[in-house]
Amino acid sequence: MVFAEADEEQCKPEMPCVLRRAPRPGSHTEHYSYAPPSVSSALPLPVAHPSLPGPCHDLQPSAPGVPALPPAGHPLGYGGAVDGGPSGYFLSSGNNRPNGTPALESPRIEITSYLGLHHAGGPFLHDADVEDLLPSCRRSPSTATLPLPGLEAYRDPSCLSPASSLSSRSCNSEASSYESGHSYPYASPQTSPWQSPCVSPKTTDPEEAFPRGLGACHLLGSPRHSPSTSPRASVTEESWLGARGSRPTSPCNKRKYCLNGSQAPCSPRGSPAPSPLGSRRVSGTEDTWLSTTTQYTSAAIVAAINALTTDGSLGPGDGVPTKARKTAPEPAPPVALKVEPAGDEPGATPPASDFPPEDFAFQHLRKGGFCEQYLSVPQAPYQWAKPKSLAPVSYMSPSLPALDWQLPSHSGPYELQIEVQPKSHHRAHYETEGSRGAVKASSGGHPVVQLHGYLETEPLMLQLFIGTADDRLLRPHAFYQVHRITGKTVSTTSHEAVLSNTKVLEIPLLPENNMRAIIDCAGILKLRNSDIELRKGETDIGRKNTRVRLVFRIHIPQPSGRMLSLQVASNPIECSQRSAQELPLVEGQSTDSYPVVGGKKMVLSGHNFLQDSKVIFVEKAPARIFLKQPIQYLLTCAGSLQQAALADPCGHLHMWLELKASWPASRRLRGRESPQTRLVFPGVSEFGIRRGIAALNSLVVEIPPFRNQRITSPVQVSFYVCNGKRKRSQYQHFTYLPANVPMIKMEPTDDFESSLACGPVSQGLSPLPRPCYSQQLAVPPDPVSCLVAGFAPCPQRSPMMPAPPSTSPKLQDLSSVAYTKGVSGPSLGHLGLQPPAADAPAVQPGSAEQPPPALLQPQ
DNA sequence: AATCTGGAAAGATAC
DNA sequence: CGGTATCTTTCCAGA
Repeated sequence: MVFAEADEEQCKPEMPCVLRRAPRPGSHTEHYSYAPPSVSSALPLPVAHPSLPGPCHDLQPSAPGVPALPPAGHPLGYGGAVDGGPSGYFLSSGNNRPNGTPALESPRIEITSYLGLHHAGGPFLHDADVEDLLPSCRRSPSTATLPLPGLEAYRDPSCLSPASSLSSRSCNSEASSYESGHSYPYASPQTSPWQSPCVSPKTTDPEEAFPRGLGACHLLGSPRHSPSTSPRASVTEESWLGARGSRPTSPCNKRKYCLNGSQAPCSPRGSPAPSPLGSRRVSGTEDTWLSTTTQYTSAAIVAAINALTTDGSLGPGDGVPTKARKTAPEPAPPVALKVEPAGDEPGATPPASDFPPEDFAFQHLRKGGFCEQYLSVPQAPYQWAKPKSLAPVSYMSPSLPALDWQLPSHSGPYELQIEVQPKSHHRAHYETEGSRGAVKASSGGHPVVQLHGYLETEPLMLQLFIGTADDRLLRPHAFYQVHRITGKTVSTTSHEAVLSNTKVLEIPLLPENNMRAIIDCAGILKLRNSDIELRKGETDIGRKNTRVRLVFRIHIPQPSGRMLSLQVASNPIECSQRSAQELPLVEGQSTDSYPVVGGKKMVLSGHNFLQDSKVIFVEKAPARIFLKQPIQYLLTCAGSLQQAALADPCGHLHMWLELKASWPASRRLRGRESPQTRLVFPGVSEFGIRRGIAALNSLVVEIPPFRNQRITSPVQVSFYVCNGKRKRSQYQHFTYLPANVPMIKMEPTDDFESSLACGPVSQGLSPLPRPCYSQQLAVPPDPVSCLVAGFAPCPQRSPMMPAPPSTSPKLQDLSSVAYTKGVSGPSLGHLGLQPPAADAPAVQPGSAEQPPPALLQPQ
């Protein structure tokens, strides 16, 4: 049996002193981080709460007994937002964003009882309230700190990254559940002016009059509307800091690493600081699947990862080295930071009235985290095209589900469906390039989306954003953004908005069109990895993270006043130039399960299959985790943050630890230099390698017999197509059935089973009747239960791992839950033995079908 | 002239 | 640490 080695990527002490190029003018950062130099210069200071290293907004704790405080004037909220109580809903969402822990005096390990972190309340607490609660929620009483004397260089306190290193989840991620529950401009210290009003909120958008069915969304997560269609289209962008060279000819524009964290002399902006993101996390790509999720073969581990990954909220200073958060090198352009009263947007207006325009802007900024996530860059006076005329939809709920929430594609009579899938390849364009056009369909046309079951006459707004396509839960892709395409060839009206850091294309769905839309207005923009990785809280890495999915959402007003949200994701789309040409891509498989005896021919459909393509079947190894080195040592190897599972001598998982430490700049090590410090995670073993017979866009392979012919329950395995050393497709799932089981097409009866069959790998397989990745969540039996209010905000969290990864250190005994239960069998999916994909398994069945009372409190 | 596209050079990063 | 393979990002040119 061949065990995959521990994820080198994760254990690799990655560039603690990475010099990341500061966002350049013209770069995407222009679109996301805007702060007039005057203000930005002060960015590094979360002065508002010196005592609170971590940003309050990142921690939305609300004591269990403390009623969440809906924003004043907050209209009936979305879901439990306005339920007022500390519903589990918010509890699970708001808290999961751990946040900063006090500044680290030195590298250390903090061990905190997970449970202890669980009390944090809902996201609706005013920051002040949060502060009051901080003592108990920010840091669990059970927190233990283990100083590491030997280490000298420490992260900037503000850079403490609670982000888990095991997931690519973007901590602050765009429209994360956390933020979503937090997207109200509360007057809080957090909103202090240090967050520059660099952004002109929605109001600057000429398209204000555009249908506001989604207006709420705009306000909520979106500090402002996105700039014009093309990032580079805006003249202002180029003009801010002077037009940048078309090419980063100078090293200044390239990422440079140094051993001591000293600033690259050439860096125009400066200061490199040890990267708090040093801990490299891998975004699920074909090469990383094993090294990430799969390695943690224990349900508990995965669950823990899920729990931890969604969090990662960071403080204002988190993620981006303080020094890196520098003022724009040049004077702020005379950009009119026009900020109009939020009230301009009826219904969608948060209690902004309490703030002067500037504050409102601040609020949005901070909510969106724009200024926080990049080096400050002056805000450009983006302007929207003239608003289209379309009756605004009736709902104005200010609280729509965050983009990283997993939602069902259908509920009750409604079903959001992708009638025509996009092509599996679409070369995304960089900001430095011109648009590469809209995503097309394989047939040559464009993707088509339709909402079935909607009989009202009110138009609805379809949201589209670029989501991830890895084996984890669907979430906005940090490195890709949807790009609005306009022009004569575009027939579909669209509008661009920004929810947190995620651009969202809003496309009206009209009853007269049968609630059907041709998506010919959506291109894909690639953001520079270096820029995104620099973003505060971002823990994903962009390298080889080039697959995305188009994610469509629709919010249907219900008679009850609540909003029913549905979501569907497309098949994965490979966005890189090279990959699109060379990497094998599996889009579908003729069989998804077969008896252990194997022997049957399975036809894979896809691209780039070669005559010598091999299909390799792998099985996840038993969940055993070992720490190969003492924690302290692990820390030194871990970089800024690591997580580790502790196992007893028998390999049984006992608890999860989230380890935080700064990586001594002077001790930067290469991953290879300290192999002994890696965690050893028996990962997967290959049990079947078959050479396929390539045909046109298809590959025929014989299903190898399973190593264990006596299984009594279905066993899910994975396989991938390999064209060479580093040319592998993403993992696909396959289920072996007990030999005596009659071979009947295993049609998942529910999402749970579906998850077993399709697995978390939401990558592209889908000749199956129902693509797993399209099913983001178990479908509730009735619309009511599907109301977002009824969903746990963080479906990633397994029922057994409800505790949000709040404040940094975490320690939760999982031995009694996930691990013991999640050994094998159908329950694995729920227990997280499977990679947490944007699929049912990660969703709490209970929350979907039998939501806790607290989750469905009427508004 | 502007927009798409495909190709590939140059540089960065991984192995 | 150095060489090579890959991957990313930018540039070029033709449709």
